[in-house]
Amino acid sequence: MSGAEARDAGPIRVLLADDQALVRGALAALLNLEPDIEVVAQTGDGTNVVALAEEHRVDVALLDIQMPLMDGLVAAGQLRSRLPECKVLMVTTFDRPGYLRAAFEAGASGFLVKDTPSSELAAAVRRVHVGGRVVDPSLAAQSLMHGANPLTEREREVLSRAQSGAPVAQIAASLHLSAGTVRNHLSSAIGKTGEANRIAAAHLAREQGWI
Amino acid sequence: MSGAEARDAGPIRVLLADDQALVRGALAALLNLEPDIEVVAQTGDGTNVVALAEEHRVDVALLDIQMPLMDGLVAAGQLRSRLPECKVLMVTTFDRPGYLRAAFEAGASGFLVKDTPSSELAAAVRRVHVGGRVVDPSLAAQSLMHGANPLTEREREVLSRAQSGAPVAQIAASLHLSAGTVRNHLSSAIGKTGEANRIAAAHLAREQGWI
DNA sequence: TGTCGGTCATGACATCTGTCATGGCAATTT
DNA sequence: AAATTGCCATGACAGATGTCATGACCGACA
Repeated sequence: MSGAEARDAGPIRVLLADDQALVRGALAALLNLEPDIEVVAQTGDGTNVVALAEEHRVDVALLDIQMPLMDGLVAAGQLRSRLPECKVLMVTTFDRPGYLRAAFEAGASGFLVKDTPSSELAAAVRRVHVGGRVVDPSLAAQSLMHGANPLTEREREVLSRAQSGAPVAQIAASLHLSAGTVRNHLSSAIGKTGEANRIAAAHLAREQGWI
Repeated sequence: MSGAEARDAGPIRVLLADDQALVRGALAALLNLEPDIEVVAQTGDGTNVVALAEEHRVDVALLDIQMPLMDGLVAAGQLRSRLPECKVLMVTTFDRPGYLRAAFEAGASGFLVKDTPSSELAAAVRRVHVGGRVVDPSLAAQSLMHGANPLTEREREVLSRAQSGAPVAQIAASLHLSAGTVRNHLSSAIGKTGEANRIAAAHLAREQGWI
């Protein structure tokens, strides 16, 4: 009980990271309605999460996964290694099972999708603050069904670049590989996903949170 | 002046429509901080916007474009024809110039993207309430540059189905066309977008709000 | 030590894709 | 009435894509 009580002096100090300013401001308004919660820092990208968390002695960081420059998952990893006392609650738009797994591997204490009722947000913040875990129930079931990411590092890289319609030659050049190798990786990824071509494979991989 | 003054008795009555409950609740919290604004109704899809607006005598409807079941644009059109007194302020995640055009064609009085500062939301609501227009400045410039959608109906249909990786044969079957015709439409769309293949063309078309 | 998985590469093959020329049909515009 | 535009279709061609067999290198693991 000593660990939790050391932080009981004031309200829970929260950092908000979300790339959409309007949503970020609105979430701050929502959390500031709670007497025991105070939003002490906000940012639109992941690169300065650690610095802000240190500076403002943050208890709980609310991180969106989708952010420019630096991904919320990467930011979560840095935060956990540099400020182990600071808990991480991930929030995301998309209910992709792969994200949940990735979030916990990055050291997050909780995971919410953005269509959770807003009344539950404050409770989730309090729960992770005292050392508990929060898992979005709609995702928990799915997550247990789906296994881990079947794609290798290279397959993910190649598939990511294929998403936007880049031809094999371009992908090969950007990765310093031969065209044949790229086609092999693509073929392998297509096989693993059970789809018919690179585009459908990339879609499935994105839905699953594999890329 | 009589029309506007008839509504001056109480606070501005706002309806919120956004498919993400967390964001919806947060926006409500943000707007309810303003003494002259009151969120009187919320919904997660477009189908009951008109009914709710009638029931709660809504002054301003804040509609997200991306919603399941019924698109915010369609809801805006219905609202304007059934309740002309109720102003519409569209909010969207994506800064696609085509959306801005579509929004004003649907009768919206304002258009904001979700990365505008949250402090401007209340001002935008007040502005449309008194009959003004609100246009996101970052989009206004783009919108004037880009002309209307250059794609024909068929090209849009074909390109939409090509997005997810469906092969020509499947697209042809689903539209009851010959494979050759589908390839012609795709080729034409690729030419108009200036891209190298169907995937890149579909990406551009989505960014522009053409499909 | 041997085996296995991931990476990289080549060559060959069948199939898919993008382009072009050409033509017919209907609706609209001039 | 003639021209234009969108839509549908066919056939032919070059190039891109997906598959497969094969081989090499490396690190991990039993």
